Amino acid sequence: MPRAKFDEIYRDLKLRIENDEYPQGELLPSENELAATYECSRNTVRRAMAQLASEGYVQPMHGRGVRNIYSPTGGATFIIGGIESFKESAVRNQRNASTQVLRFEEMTVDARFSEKSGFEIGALVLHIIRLREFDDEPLIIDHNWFRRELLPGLTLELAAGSVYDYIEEELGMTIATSKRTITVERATAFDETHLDLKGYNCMAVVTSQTYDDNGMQFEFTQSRHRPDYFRFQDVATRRRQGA
Amino acid sequence: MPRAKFDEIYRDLKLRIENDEYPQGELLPSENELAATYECSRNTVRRAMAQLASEGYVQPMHGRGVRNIYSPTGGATFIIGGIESFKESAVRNQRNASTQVLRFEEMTVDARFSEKSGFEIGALVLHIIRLREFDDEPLIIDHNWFRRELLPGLTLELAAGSVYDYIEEELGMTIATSKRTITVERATAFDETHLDLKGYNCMAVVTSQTYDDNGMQFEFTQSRHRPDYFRFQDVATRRRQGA
DNA sequence: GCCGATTTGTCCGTATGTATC
DNA sequence: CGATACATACGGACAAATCGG
Repeated sequence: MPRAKFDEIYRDLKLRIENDEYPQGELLPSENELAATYECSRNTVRRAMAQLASEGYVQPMHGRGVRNIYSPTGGATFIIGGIESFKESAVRNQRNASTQVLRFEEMTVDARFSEKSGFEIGALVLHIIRLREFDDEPLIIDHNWFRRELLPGLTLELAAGSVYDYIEEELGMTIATSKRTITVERATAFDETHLDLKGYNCMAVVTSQTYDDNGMQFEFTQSRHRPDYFRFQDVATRRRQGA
Repeated sequence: MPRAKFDEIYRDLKLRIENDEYPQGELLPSENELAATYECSRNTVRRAMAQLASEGYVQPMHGRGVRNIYSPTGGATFIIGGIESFKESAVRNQRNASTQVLRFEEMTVDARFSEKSGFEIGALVLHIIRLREFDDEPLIIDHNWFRRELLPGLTLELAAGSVYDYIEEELGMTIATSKRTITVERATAFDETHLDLKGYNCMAVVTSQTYDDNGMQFEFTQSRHRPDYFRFQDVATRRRQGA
């Protein structure tokens, strides 16, 4: 799979910035210079730059240049970002991960659950509950509901591994977009029996609806995180308020 | 201020989608058609489309078309997103907002606070604590630390209003990017005296470092939200994992 | 303050690739 | 296969902001 040129440039610049090859707080080479060194058009450099800006690596300044505003976070906590599987998170956070399947059952969507999940009433879904451990410490309880018709061959054994691998590699399905909501909810008795909450009486909950590239919602998920290990990072850019 | 063409198109499409002028779950007119109706190049349409896609309004599908995947959220909770002031949030969430200044004092950055905030040691900062109420219910405690040198004329009276208005309109400073982190922390005695926590023993905390368009960090903020009213929304798109 | 050089921001037209139908 | 639609890339043009002389 030949990667897009702007993506190559984006990755290269990102690595260089992370490795301090550009001085922190200073300007990067101009877009024209970069276009010359990468042997591409300025548009292509700009596309890579937009990507970096959206991730908080650089800050373009009209008429002046593009400033490197990267600073390493250096936290020991579990960082989520993008759409990624538990396994991918574990690798990125350099942890040992393991999974324990607590429940695996089919159910039919009723009115109440339809409202919450976005699935239509009567749909057959697979409900899986999994306990996620990092370095032998249980940190997350994942509740997944998958449309059964889209994942007919999903078994308990597969659920213990990476469902995303199965979906993408076995089924060739493409995961496209996911709408996430972060809230804080009271811990349930179920949470407390499986996690050591360290005195907290609540959980950080990430709820998401995931769509495939046909625009079909195939998943609804609730990830319930032990609050002391939960951290979500984000870079926001301010846009002029409407007149 | 003449708005950019892609931004006009973005806003127009967004409104049309929100007002159900395009059927939900169906395809929008093709990029070429839209380019014709807006009398612009396809590139400009694509730029607007990328914006909409990043916000979860549409889903472009290679070779097929762009699907409208907008669905109204319709929650009664307080939704944060982007960089915006308390006042702007209140308007967007259609609430009556009021602010009470609990503390207003100058302080010098020591080693410990420097580590946490990103300010350098010895810098003079203004520490403001404000209680935010929506419809007469106290929901948020905001801790702001501003670089004193950048905001010399910030008074207690101004702090009771919108500091962002003062910064942008009075000083002409431009707020550019903000790095945010969402965590869950134990409620402090201070939290409990000012908020009714409804039995929760924790708070949803949004920590952010905000930079102006010179790349200078001028603000460090901790917004401590009553957990039952906190909600953060996000749209993630999955990118192919590196080979 | 003005002018010119530099740099980013916007927009266009075109060409080509790739996926879908 | 061809037509359609999105994806990538290029080169050029002009605008707007900044900076130095």
